[in-house]
Amino acid sequence: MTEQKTITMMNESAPERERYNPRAIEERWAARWEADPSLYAAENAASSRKKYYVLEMLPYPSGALHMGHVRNYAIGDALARFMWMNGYNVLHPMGWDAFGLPAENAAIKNQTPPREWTLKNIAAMKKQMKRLGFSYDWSREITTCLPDYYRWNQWFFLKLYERGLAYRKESKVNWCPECCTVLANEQVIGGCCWRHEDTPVVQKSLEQWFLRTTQYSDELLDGLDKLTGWPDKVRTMQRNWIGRSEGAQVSFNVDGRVEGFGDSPTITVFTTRIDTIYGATSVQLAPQHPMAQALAGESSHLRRKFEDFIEEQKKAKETGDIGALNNDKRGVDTGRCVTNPFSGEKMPIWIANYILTDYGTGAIMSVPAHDERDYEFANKYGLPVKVVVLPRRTEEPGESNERQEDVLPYTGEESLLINSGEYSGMPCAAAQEKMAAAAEVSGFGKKTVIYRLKDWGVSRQRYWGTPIPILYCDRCGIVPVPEEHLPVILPENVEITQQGGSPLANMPEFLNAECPTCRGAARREADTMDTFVDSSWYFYRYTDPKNGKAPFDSAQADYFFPIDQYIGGVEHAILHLIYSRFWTKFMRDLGMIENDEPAERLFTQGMVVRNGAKMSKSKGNVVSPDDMIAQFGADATRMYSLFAAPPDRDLDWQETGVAGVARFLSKMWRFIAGHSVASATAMNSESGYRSSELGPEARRVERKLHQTIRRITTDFDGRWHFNTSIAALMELLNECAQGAIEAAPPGFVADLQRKMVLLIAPFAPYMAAELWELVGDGSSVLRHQWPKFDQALAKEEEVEYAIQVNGKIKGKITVPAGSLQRVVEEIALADEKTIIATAGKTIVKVIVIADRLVNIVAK
RNA sequence: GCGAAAGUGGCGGAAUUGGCAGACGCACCAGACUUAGGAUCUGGCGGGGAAACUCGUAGGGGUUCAAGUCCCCUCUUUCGCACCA
Repeated sequence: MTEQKTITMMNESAPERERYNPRAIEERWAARWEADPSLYAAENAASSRKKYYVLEMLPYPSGALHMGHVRNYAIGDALARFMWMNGYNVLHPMGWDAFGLPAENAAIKNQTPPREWTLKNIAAMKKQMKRLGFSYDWSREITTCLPDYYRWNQWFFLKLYERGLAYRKESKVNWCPECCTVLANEQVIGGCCWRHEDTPVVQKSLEQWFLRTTQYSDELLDGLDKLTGWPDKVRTMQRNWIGRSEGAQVSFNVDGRVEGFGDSPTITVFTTRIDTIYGATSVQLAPQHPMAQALAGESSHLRRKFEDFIEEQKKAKETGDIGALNNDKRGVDTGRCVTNPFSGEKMPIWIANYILTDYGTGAIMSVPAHDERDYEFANKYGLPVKVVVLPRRTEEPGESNERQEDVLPYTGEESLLINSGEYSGMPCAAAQEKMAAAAEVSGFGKKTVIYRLKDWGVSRQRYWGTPIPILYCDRCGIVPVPEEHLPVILPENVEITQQGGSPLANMPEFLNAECPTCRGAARREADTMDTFVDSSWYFYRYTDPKNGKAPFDSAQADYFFPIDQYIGGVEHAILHLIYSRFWTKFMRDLGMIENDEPAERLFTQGMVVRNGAKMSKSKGNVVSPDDMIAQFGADATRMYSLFAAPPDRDLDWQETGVAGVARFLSKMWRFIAGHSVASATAMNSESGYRSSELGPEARRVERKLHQTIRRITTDFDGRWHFNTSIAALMELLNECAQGAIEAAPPGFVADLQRKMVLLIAPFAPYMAAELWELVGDGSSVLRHQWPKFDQALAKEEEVEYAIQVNGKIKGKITVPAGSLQRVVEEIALADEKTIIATAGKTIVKVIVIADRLVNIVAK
């Protein structure tokens, strides 16, 4: 009903022109942009212009955009438009991270094939994006679930395999016996399957494919130092994830025989504090350490404890409640001993629940005097505490008469060794070097570096993913699919019956193949790739998306890379951003690209929340972008997402706030479209005018204009606080609104209006396009030069100084800009308020801060 | 537990290098116009006080002519890590 009304109004008399009708404007321009996609198309590497690559993380096609997407894309789009207006050849693409589990779940639920479901969602979301007016180069769109994309995943996999960076290894997975399938970690709830809440998940060993990310551990770590355009938070998270740790390995000989390990086998531990080895009073094994299993087999008492520990660890891991183990360190003495290779002392072997199986060697030497955990453990079980590092007294030597026990455990390294044989008296750091060297000479240890980063398991026992291009032949073993046979097509005529499971394993027509080497019968790999493979290199494909001979042409990638600005959520700080760095380094080593890192700068935007909570269906606080567009228009919706908070902070969505921005846009509309003087003169009047012929009111507007240009330009160049950019635009409009330009020369008004339109273009592209047709020069607003500010015109003519007496505001004075400090001081001292405030006191000092204040210190 | 970020009106937030706290917007209040409307315009809007003035940026202390901003302690919130040997 209201639609009818507003639309007819648009075509009515001139005054109706003053009414801002976002829907009509936006739909009209969306259709025009659709018809002419060249507007947002980047030129390729042959371009003579300087490139700028701005990228927002590609979405999973869930079916509908949420406000988090809108905010992410509004930030990127504002930047892209700004860079366009600054003359850059901007690459601003969009695509779809289209493989993944939800498509399989939807297939089960709705009986829709995953491909159909996914493509339908893509179409819906693409429509939303277009409606929002984002400046994407759709000619470069990529969809990862289509063969012309995923064939290159397969191609890369073959390259990785050739270079020994893809390998097969047995590994544990979560398996639901009811579903007969592997579960992702997120699908394990309380140790049970998410679909079968009473069925405990079992750990199953499967042969899986791994990518050797650890090959690049050091480079991935060191590269972080150079990524100064990335948030410190992300860099720290990645550093912790890679977790480089320098120390030493030491082997201890076990006294006697161990079943399955022979006589006097060795237990190897990893330690970062080999200097404290004289203080070791036991060796501790993880419950799943191979020797622990053998030792536990020796008594039923041990066996029982041991199984408890394994059970606990597993449970803690599954429920994610690792903290529970923290408070309850427990262990059991195996009754067996090792010999300390340095001191020759005998030390008991314990099995303890808190020793990690998959870190280091799964075994440690326990030094209670110099390690928090070992100290706690030793106290609980009455193990000896042997001090071998002189605890450093924090107080002056004279005052410190506290006993050594009071400062234990002492974990510092800036001290000297004691009770350590020939190493006594040595500083810790020096001893670490000497002892590791001595261990190496004697053959029972060496200096080692270990990492927490593990190789990347990429096998998924799922359907909706890239088939791994490998064949298994009884005669030839593992045979990679020859490059010319790619792509290995993911069959589409499948029925997904098992819940979540891959039907590929049950499809003879897919599985059975000919061995390319011996022509005999071979079986295809039925697993598909982790979807993080798709997103590890997708941004390179944008530079050459239609290439049928290679993932991309190097010349295109070298021109556009690195990405100048990557924008996305912080939830991808680790996995996606490490995998894609790994992939970049691998491609560089293949000679495909020149850059070492994918992105020069990374920006992580805050979440969109409502009523203090993240928007989610379960909380019922979701706001749909479509509703916002229908009510307020795309421009207002986008602009509000930039105005309500700085982009790096969380944003609290308030509909009244969107209405406020819509109100501003409406005023802007009236000021420009409704101002007949300007629109009539715009076409035939040059923007030329003289600043000197302006009256004081127009002069004030002109000054504000230049201040606004300066504000927005510096916000883009620097800290991206678009909230203040938009606030500045509002101030500018407020300055204009009060009849200030009624009597101004038309040339000035035309110039003012044009610049205002240019200034809103990055934030409200629809309105800018529409108004530019009224007041512009016939060009595209997107390609028009961003306005420049003039420092001289931006400068205030008069400056207000606050007068403080002893730091308290007492009055104000106004002086011409640029007045000498001496003059300002004189005026301030002569001011009536100053005289009253300083009466009876002596003026000790006067401080003048240019253009700000005068502080008079009086006693 | 460790680490990081943050804490400013009724609300979202400004204050870029220590220099007038509260820009801009929302909500609210009053008024104007009125085809009585969730439109538009004008004005007000941190607390106390009639006013002069005074208090005020989580709390406490400090440095400084001057502190939201720097330093120390405490509290709260969010995020990350969580036995990494």
